[in-house]
Amino acid sequence: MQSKSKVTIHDIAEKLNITASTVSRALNDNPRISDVTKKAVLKAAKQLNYQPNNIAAALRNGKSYIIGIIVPTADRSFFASVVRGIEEVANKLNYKVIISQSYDSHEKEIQTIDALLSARVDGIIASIGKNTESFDHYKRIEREGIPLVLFDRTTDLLEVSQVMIDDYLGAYKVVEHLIQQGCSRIGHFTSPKNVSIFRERLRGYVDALKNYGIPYDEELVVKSNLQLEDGRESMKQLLTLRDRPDAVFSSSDFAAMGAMQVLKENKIRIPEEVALAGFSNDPFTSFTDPALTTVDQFSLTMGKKTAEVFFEQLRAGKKEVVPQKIVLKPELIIRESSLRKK
Amino acid sequence: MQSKSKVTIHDIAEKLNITASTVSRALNDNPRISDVTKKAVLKAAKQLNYQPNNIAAALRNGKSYIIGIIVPTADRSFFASVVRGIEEVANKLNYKVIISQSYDSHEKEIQTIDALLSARVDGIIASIGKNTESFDHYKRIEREGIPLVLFDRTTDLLEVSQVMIDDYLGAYKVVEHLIQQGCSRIGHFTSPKNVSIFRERLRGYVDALKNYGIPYDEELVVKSNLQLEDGRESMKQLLTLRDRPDAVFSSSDFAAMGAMQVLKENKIRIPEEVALAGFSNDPFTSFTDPALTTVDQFSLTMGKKTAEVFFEQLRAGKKEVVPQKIVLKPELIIRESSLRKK
DNA sequence: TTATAACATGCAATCGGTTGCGCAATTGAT
DNA sequence: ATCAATTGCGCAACCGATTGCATGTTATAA
Repeated sequence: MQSKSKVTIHDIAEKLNITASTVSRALNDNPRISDVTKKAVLKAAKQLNYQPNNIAAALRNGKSYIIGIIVPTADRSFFASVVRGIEEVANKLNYKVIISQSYDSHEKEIQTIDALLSARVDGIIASIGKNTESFDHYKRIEREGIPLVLFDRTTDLLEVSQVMIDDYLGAYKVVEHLIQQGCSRIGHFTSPKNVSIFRERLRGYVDALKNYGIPYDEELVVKSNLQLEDGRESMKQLLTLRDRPDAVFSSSDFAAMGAMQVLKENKIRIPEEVALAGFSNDPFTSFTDPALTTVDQFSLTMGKKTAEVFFEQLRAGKKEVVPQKIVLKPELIIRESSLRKK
Repeated sequence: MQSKSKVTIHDIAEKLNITASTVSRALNDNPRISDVTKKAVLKAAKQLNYQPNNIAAALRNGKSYIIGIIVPTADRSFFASVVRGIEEVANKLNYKVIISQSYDSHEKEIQTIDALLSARVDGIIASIGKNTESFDHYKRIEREGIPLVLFDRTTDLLEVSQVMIDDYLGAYKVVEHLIQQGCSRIGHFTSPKNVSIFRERLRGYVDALKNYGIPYDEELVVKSNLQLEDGRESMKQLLTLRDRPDAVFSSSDFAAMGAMQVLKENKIRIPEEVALAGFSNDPFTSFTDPALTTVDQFSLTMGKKTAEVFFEQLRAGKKEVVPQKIVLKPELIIRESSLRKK
């Protein structure tokens, strides 16, 4: 078989005794080409098993029909879902998606942006890493004149569109719920990093306490990296307090799970003695015993919405697009870990 | 700022009064260029904020430095981890990765392959969808002369390299373990689809029973799509048997979880009355109560290994590469759900 | 019948790097 | 001092598709 790849429009042209220009126009359904010719071209293309070379087209057009996605890590349920949502929308529009992971490293984030720009992606969708404090590398994206849309972990230091959930509201609802369940000494796990989502959740926690006349106690707020092990440590720390908490709201489901383990190991009943709530509605939360109260972030929807905003902006092109800020409403998922009154 | 993107090697050449050829060679560290010139070029490149256009290079070289990955779905923990592993290796080699989802649809799988080929990826790594029965679309990849490597859900109907775990062995170990725990009437959840991994696990189940002199009972093998809800239904079905099972080995962690829920709802003690085991070591399995016994598939390792095999093949190029079949050893993770003897 | 419009296709440049070949200049050996 | 070897760089074609402009042909109008 001579089909060693590489059948080009020139081969089709030669076969039909016409020029590559005509073939190109025929394949693109250009009205200036007769139907007869078009049909002949299509037929020849099938016969020769022609495969368009998007790279050549991309070079000529300056569009690659590929968009880049940057996430801290691709195997975390939340990000995986968002990516899936983006991909669904992108595919429908005939765009492909390149996924890169920043591993929450500032350095890697810069490299990744470099790589994507060199790959000539038509735009970038990103969620900022935990350790990113300056945003010059993101500004390079704007300078290249291609759209940038941020989701979830965003920043107001960049004038770009953002899609996120209302972390403040989500946290507020959780704490309000815990209070309504009769809890009055509520612990909180948060991150030491200056990341907006954790700041907002902390703010929601503080405001909810305030609005219900519950004093804020710094002792009850524990900072960590919010992984499972961190949650275990944080919980142990809270248990050493003379005045123990009767509830814990963790900014992460994993840390909440760690807390649950420690509580169970200490034979402390959940939710009777300590009510528990996480954040993110990671799939595992419904499988724990007791099932974990948490906040759903509608990750798939966020992905789709982000993609929509992105493509809207892509279509708009140069015309100064006004950055939009889309804030999705989170949903409190009440499960057994916090349900005292049945 | 005139940096409206598009600084090319020609701009650098002009600035230095040399030609684009020299700039190109300098940037690629070609030995035929003097160090003086190289330094000047690098300096000018920084100054002008030059961003190489990989698309142009890709067109000329016939390599895009992008590889395509096809997975049924990107947000399942297992696939997300494999992808992560592949990406780590790829990035180290300066390759980018395009992720496409087939959603287990034969049709979508074909479209996806089309799209990737058009994007001129340098090769494809894939896991076959559940509903794929013919493989002509995969053969097109070989015909294009680019490498194809399959992982996990593979087939012997294609002469390509494959990386998988020993599903047979994993299943055998699980069942052997259950038997050693004193179980003798062991149910099994499997898929009706003709997918190798499920076939192999079933085979392991059957052989283990046989080797330990336990009769095979068709009634105990339930076929379903293996999702959570399916697991619930399957468990309910098994509970209607006059002679109930004293253990269940599910080919999926999710279905095992469904079974666990039903058992708990029926106040049937795990593992005392019914021992339970899943397959995949999905992150949630360590969070259930009791924690679920399962089989680890080393997804990250599988991803890395797959990428290694892939790049090995990519480097080999045309030279008839002999397809390798790499079978990783799975690990039985024994947890409370099956541990009767403590 | 002739001028004009409408139509179908060809020509050639272009996108931005890459590379085989060639030429000039410098170096070294005899 | 002479010739070959080495070094450093330019020329121009090329990768494959796209597109403004030109050309040739046929149909319509005057």
